[in-house]
Amino acid sequence: MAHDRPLADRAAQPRRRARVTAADVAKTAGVSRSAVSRAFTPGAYLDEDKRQRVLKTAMDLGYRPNALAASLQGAATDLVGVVVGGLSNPYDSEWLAALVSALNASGKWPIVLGGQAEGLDESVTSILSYPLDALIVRGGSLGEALIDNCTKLNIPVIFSGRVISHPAIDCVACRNHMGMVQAVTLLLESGRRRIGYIGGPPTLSSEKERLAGVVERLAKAGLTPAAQVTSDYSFDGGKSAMRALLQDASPDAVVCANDAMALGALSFARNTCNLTVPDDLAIIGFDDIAMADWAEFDLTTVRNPLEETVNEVLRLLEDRLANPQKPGEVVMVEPMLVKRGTH
Amino acid sequence: MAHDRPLADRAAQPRRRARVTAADVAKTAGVSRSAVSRAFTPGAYLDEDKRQRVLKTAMDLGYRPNALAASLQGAATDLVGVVVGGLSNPYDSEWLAALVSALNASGKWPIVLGGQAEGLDESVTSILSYPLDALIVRGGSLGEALIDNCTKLNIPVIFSGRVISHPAIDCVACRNHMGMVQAVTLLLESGRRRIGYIGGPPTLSSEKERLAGVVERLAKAGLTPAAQVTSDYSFDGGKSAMRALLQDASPDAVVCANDAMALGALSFARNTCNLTVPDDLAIIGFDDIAMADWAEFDLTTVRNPLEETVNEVLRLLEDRLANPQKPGEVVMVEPMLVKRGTH
DNA sequence: CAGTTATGTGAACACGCGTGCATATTTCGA
DNA sequence: TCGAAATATGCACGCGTGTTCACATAACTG
Repeated sequence: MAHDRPLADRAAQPRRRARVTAADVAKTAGVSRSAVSRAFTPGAYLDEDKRQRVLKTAMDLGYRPNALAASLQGAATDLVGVVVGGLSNPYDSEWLAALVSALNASGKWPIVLGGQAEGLDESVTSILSYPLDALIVRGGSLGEALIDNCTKLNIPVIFSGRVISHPAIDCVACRNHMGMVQAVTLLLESGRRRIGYIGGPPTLSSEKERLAGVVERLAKAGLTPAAQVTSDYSFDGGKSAMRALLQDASPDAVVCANDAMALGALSFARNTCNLTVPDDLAIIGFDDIAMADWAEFDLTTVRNPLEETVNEVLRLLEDRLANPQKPGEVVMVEPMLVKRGTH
Repeated sequence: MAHDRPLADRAAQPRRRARVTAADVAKTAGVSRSAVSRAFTPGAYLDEDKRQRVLKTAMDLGYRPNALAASLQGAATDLVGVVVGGLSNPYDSEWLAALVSALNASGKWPIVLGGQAEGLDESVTSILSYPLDALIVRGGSLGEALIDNCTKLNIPVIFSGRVISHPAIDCVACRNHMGMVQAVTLLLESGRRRIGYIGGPPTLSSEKERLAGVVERLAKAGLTPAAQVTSDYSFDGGKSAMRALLQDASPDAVVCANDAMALGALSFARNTCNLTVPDDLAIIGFDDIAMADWAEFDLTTVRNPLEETVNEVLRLLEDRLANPQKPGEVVMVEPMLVKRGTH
């Protein structure tokens, strides 16, 4: 129980001294509170001497305007919610790092939710108590309810990695289907015929699209997947998936729904099964995370352009803030096949 | 310029409709605004029928109390600043993911700053405009000025990965020196004598301590580092550092200040120089990131216990919030040598 | 010098909320 | 039936800001 402490005790505990306020500065500097406010407002009428005196006093006292109180007047809070699912997928981490960096650079402050799958809905609900300028959501399975909530609260939502068909929602996503078609085509052209697939969580829209891309391209060649396993987008998940796959079938190629699983699969195939890649078995991933380019892996993969995605998210954000009424925009980002050493 | 748009234009742009407020709910439900407030306050006197009616109306309108306005009354904001330096170091990413997850689980909402080194000070200054419950800082070189600012604003600061000698600041850090002593001892015991060192940015306190640990343990054996290179804690940095190191000297072992560089060094030694690890050359890292355990690397390293660190940070946070006046606490976390295949 | 404009300035208000206070209504005991 | 205790409710205040408004002073103009 968090509330089992006696009330008297809690009352006795000295209430944290509030932070220094504009009124404090005013009193110390011997000016009106209005003057303090004006001292921090560029372009406001205020005697230059007095302004300097106020700023000096403010500095001494460590005062700075409370952004939250200011936001009550209608100012933007510059607070942006960022929701990212389980961070076990390295691509999510790279996305988060890039996004945080970009947001900071343009003076937005991200409140980050993520890491844990369970309780995420609840966390998002809590975070909506804050007057966010916007909410940025990375793929995942967060549903329509979220959109409704945000709409009612006038908080714009931007999806990254997932297309939402909603008239007022912005989103940027990769052409997953096309990317997988490119990957499978490459394998077919180099003579592979028994092609397996390691997928991610089936609820994710990215997974559905990638799976569809693989299946449809194979069908066009008169083939079906030699084997198919579902996993969790993680390195370890890729390893176990590969184990299962090799028990069921003996494919000559495996397409993985993301790089983390592809690396796990590659590692298992090489180190545990003593297979030679790509001679015995080709492996292709999706995302092009930094590790894919490391010499140990040299993974052939489909690039899911990170920088472009983040740039588009920021553009959508700024456009939306400039014009809240504009219709929702869907930005598609082009994948690119990166040929390395595993195909 | 962000301000080059004509003022008239900005005024013409329809001011974003404010979010639904308690007064709106009150009017719609036909009750007083106080009743709405009480409906959301557990334990407040309010007719149960009326409470239900208010909650129903609130749900329909998508109302929820504005946490920021509430915080003006003295309530905690549950907002916590999190500052992490360049995220090119995978350990930082792991730390961030774990911390965010833990904070979310206990109802704190992290405002994350990081990714970019330049402008970080400025960002931190900006973020202090918000009434944060606390500020959590990951290592780095953020200085005394920050502490002064936060003290004046009554915002507690918690350092992770760095010891600060300040009477009212909490911090949790790893015994870097001890960890390196363990690493070097292992190498010496297996007969290595020409031991090189790849360090991180010299301004970081963790780097200073790790370097000192290596140098002092070597000195105790009557040795000095066979070679010494400074890099940037990244994988690529580790590669170039290894190149430089092998030009200057031919060590029989290399200690790296973190795992990312160790993996880069390992990769370069194996793939570019055709060295056999550990026969030709031993390599030891620091941190024990997830990748260190992957079969491709199987890196011997010093574990910098992540979970324990994050748990301690959260404990310090909660203790500090419960008792703002308590003296600062320094928690030291024990490193542990993890013997794998590269020594 | 009178009249107009530019420049400073403080009081007062609004923002959205929780809560103390005074009052209104109901419940209970005798 | 009456008083007291318990329950329910609206008004008003304050939290820390930015900004409008009315007003005071200074600086020009003719």
